[in-house]
Amino acid sequence: MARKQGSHSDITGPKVREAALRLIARDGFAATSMRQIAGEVGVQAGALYNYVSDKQSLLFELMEAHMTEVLAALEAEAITGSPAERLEAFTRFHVRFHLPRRDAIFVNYMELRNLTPENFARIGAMRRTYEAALEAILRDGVAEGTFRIADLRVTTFAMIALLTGLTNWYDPGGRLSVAEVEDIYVDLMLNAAGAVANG
Amino acid sequence: MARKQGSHSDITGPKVREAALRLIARDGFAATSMRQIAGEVGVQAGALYNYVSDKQSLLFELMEAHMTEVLAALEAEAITGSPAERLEAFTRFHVRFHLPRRDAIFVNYMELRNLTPENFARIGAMRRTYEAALEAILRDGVAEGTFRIADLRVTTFAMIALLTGLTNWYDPGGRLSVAEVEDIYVDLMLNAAGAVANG
DNA sequence: TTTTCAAATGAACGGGCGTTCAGTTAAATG
DNA sequence: CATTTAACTGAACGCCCGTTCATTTGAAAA
Repeated sequence: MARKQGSHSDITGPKVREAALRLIARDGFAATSMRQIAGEVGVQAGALYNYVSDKQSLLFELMEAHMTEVLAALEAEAITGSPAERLEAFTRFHVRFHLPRRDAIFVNYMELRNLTPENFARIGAMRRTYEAALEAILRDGVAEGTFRIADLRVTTFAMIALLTGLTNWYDPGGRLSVAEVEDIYVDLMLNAAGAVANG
Repeated sequence: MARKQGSHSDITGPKVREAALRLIARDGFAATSMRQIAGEVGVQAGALYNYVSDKQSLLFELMEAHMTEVLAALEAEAITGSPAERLEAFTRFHVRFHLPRRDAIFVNYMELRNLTPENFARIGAMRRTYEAALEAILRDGVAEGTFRIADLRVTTFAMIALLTGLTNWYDPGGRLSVAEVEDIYVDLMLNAAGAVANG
């Protein structure tokens, strides 16, 4: 049977991507089958290919969509001010943006190795853009004398790891609100940057 | 054919585990087949079952062996002194121990979700022991007034993420020696702990 | 009412999976 | 030299995989 009630293509398409993101985040890309995704949507596996060209493209599109969203949101934030203010704003943005997107973060961090080399390069470039935004803030702070940093490049990587680790432990129903986590991470980031006279 | 030259069981066994660790680190547990591991060792798939009861146990044993080694090495370090000295020693230990074990770190970090619930719980308990060692140092530093930390629990998690992220970017043949990375990370960790009067 | 066609079915394709096991090989043993 | 046996082979088991496609369905268009 088909078209049980009204046209479905603009409903099923997004549902496929939502189900795929959830299942891949939970079980991993290699362990998630097209039949499982289809089952979650309430459809046979063959029907997925009306919305997706193949499994690899599905993964890439999920990751690319997330990165595009992050970069657009970061740009829209239009972060300005002193390096310390910018580091605070960047940290708050990161926490606020990522906390409600645990599945997407998880997939983007864990499934890089399941991308083809070409797709890997494209996602990698987008990630580097995000890291460069943080690195620029740190560089300005060092130049200005506000930050004391042993190695700019390593500190950038370490801070990204610190920020991203957030989604590994945060429990939405737990002890801390998003605002509290924001405050704690701002403190951590300013400290890690060796910010002078914060307290 | 079998037993081409001398007894093999004490050679093939470790080779199976080495190959499994390398392949799982590179491609992921779900994407690594027993036939691939066997091929790497130079043996048919069936022969693996002389050394491993099943694929899940193989993963668990790899992860457990790593955690046992880490915890034993940490204990052997017998870290003492002031909180700041202990944090430095812990950081140096972590960097020195983990840098030459990228595959094991990767597997322990990425493949948790492929463990059965019981195995997951056992590895989780070992990880918590390691985190508790760091948390104790931070707690003592806060009590003593040496560290300024917004939230003990969150800071511990963030620091573990910061430390673990190390293996994502470090290139053994790259710009920095292990000793240099140690120094940079000590600086980062003391800063992140809000250590008073370091620099 | 009849026609159209987007959307989905369900069977089939070749292939790889983890695991088992009867049989083979050759080093070690007596 | 004859025997034993640890180590391994190679075929087979049932099962699930990603993907394709002729066919069916039923809401919308004519």
